[in-house]
Amino acid sequence: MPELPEVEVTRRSLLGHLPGSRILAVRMGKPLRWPLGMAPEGLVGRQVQDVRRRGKYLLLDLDQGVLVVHLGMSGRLRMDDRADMPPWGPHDHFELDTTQGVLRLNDPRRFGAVVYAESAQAPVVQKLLGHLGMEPLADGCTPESLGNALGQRRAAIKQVLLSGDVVVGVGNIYASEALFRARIHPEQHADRLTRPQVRRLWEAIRDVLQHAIEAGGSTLRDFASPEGRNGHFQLEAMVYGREGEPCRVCGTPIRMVRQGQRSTYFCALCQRRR
DNA sequence: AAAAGCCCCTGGATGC
DNA sequence: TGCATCCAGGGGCTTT
Repeated sequence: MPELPEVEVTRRSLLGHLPGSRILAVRMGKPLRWPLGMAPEGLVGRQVQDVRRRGKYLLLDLDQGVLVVHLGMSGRLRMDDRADMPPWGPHDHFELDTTQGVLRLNDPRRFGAVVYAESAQAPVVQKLLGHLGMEPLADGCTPESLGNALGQRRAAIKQVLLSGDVVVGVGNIYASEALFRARIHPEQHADRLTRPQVRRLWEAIRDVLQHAIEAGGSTLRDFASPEGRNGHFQLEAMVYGREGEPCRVCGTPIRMVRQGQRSTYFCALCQRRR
C-alpha cells in the first residue's frame, strides 16, 4: 500500500501525537519481516522524541535508540486513545502503549517490520538505509543530480525508479504515473534519457508525490492515516490499473507490461519509445 | 557494480 | 457454494 506520500502523511500525523510520550507497554503479534532485535520489555520507560522518514522507512527516535518501521505492502499504523482502539486482532503485530495514546501496526501480509537499533548509525540501520538514493522532495534532488545518477544505470527506467537506489519513495503506482506525466516509455534505458526527458521526469516525480501528500495520501488508493480513515481516492490514476481503457489524453488503450515481476502501465502513443 | 530472479505472507477477485 | 488460480501498493538476498 504505502509509497512515499502515504508514509509521509503517516509521519506528519504521528508527529502531532508521539513526541514526548513515554512507552508504558509493548505488545507483539506474529513475527514480522525481521525480528525486533531486542526484548520488547526493554522499551518500557523510553521516550519518543521525534518521527523522521527516509524513503518509505519511518524512524522513531527514542531518548535511547531508534525504532525503524516499515509498512511493507499492507501495513497500517494507527494512533488513538486506548478507549477508541479496536480490540487486538489477528493482523495486529506491534503495539506501543504510551502516555499519549496507543500506536498500533496492523499488517496482514507481514512484509512490514519494526527494528530496534542503538542509534541511527548502527549497522542494522545502515544495512537497511545505507544504499538508498536521494529524497525526491529534498533540495539535493535536482535535474542535474537525477540525470547524473540515471546516467550510471542501463536498466529500464521504470525498474531503476522502483529500485530505490537512485530516488527513494517512488513505488509501483507512482512510477507508472510519473513516467506517463513525463511522456517517457517505461522500458527506455535510464542512461539513454535525454536532458529534457530527465527534467520532465524530475518534475513529474516531485509533482505527483507532492500532490499526493497534500491530498493526504489518498490520491490513488484507499488509505487511512493514523488518525483514522480519510477516505477515497481523490485523483484518478492516469494509467495505473487501467489496462485496455482509453488514455485520458489521447484515447489510445492503455497497455500493461511486466517488468521484474511487477506490472507497468503506459500509453504507447503518449510515451513513445525514442 | 549492476541486473535479474526468487521469495517472504495473506486476502481478495476471478474463473470454473 | 466451493475450490483453484492469479494478483497485489515492497524490498532484501542470492545468483549471474
